Amino acid sequence: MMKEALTRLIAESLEKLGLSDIEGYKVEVPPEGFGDFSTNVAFFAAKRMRLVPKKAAETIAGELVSDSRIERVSVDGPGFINIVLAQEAFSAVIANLLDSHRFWRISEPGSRMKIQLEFASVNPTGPFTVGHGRQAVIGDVLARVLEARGFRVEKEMYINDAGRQIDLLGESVKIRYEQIHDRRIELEDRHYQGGYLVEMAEDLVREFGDRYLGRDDEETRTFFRDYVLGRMIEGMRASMAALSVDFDNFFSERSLVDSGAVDKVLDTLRKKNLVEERDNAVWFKVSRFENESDKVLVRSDGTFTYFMTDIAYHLNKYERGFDRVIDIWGADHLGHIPRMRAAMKALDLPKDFFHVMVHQYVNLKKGSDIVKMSTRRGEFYTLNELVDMVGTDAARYFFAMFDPDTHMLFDVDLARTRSAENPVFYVQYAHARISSIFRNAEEKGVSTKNLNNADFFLLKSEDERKLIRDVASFGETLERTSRDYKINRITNFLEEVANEFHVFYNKHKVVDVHNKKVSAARLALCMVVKNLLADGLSVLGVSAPDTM
RNA sequence: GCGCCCGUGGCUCAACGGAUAGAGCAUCGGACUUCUAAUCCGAGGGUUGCAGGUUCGAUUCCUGCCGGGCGCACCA
Repeated sequence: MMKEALTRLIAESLEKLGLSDIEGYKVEVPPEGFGDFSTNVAFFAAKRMRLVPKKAAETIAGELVSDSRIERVSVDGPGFINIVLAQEAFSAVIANLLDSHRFWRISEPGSRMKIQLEFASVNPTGPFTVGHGRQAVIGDVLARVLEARGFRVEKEMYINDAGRQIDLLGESVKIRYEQIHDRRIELEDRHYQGGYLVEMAEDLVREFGDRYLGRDDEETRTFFRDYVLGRMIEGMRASMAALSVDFDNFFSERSLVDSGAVDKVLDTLRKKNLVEERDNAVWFKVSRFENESDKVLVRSDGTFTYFMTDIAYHLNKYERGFDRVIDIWGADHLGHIPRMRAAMKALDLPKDFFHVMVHQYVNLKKGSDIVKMSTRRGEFYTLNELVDMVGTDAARYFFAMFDPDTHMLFDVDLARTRSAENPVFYVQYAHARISSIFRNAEEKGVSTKNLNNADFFLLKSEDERKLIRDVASFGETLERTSRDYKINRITNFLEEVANEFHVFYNKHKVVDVHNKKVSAARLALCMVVKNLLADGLSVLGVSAPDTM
């Protein structure tokens, strides 16, 4: 919010110099010791002004000094304009932050487009893996970020309940059910082996006894299939809830098949002459749109591929009125992107409608072991086990802490450490510390009320100015995150603010019964930082405790 | 082989084309009769995988190598 005002001032100066069409320059926080803000505008204007950057900078700087909110302007290095803001500017900001601590929210909800986030979509055939946890947190945090920035957001999980694997899942439980009744039937390789299916079978025996024993009719198969599906979805919902992730909607793949939506899309593609029959299967001409080979939509046995139903699914999303969908997929779905893009083009959906965010895998480190998470090898911790070990806050924070593009190493021991090394506690501790300051103030009879009447001109140390400046920039961090989806910006930001607060705390006494004026001003600053930390943590879905 | 992502101190990670590449862990040394020492201060540790190119300026953009992950199914 400070930067916006300054950017406007710079634009005005350019206008006065007849350079209003210069663009592409930046206003940013310079390295330590170069003032509050800095701009590289002179590098862009130099050519037009027929000056070397340094001279151009001096000319522009000359225009800037006339504003009362600017204390000092200097030109350093090859042509950077460095600006020190007047204390007045800081006072205005802190008053503003006290008034509306949710300044980083775009106030009219839904002022931007309507976005759907789809994530944690899986075959409901086994428990969530640690990788799904990363995906769920990325999705959930991104949803909170986008919502804060004025988008209407819906979170959806797609349930792949249509394929053969669900029938097999039902069969597997049926076999377990028979086994409990001492029937000599064994699972085959194609069946699911997981122990959780035995538990379900036991529940079925408890509830239904031998009602389905020895039966193999359509009704029985449907019963087992739907029962398992219900239980699996229930389990997935619980796993997500343990991570504080909830969804606005669960969407069934099967429903697309049953409603005829899939047939309809296939028909559309057929009419556009974008499919062909080959080897008894139906192929979509991906190669018409992308540099990729054609893909099967309908197998030679007449069943739909995942690709086919996914096309119908995305058309359905469009018909539901979303301006944009963001699918969050693991790196193993990379190959799916070009063909989906091709399908979107084939259906003439808007160019900007379909977004995919790909994230890399998660490896776990426990003790000195690095455990590669691989569903194929079957050697993994489940998401539930991980959350049980480290807790919701640490799990969410750690998953959010890494650039989604990079492979992350989840250090389990670090995450469960309730001490200094753990970045979650570092940030939370700053919040708890501030709460403690307020308790202390009240005990000592230093007023914590009417802080907006305090004299903010007293907050003039470099530590205090830095805190104010950074707190005020949270909106910018969120805005950038809403554009590039790199949610680790939020944890970086919070760690920086927490660090600045700890530095401030160690140097400056807040509550001082002998100097109530300074106390009031510093309490105001503490309040602003506390609100920011609480809000920032809430964007991550992590708690902000008052005591630790 | 082709495509996408990633290579940054011993380890895990940051860095909007900008100034002296930053944190944390680990190592070493300091700071609690004072609002929570779960904190802070300081030291050492780097040719940002390699080689070119574009630019006033490159960890960032481009090209080519090297290394790792993933993908290139009538799997999802």
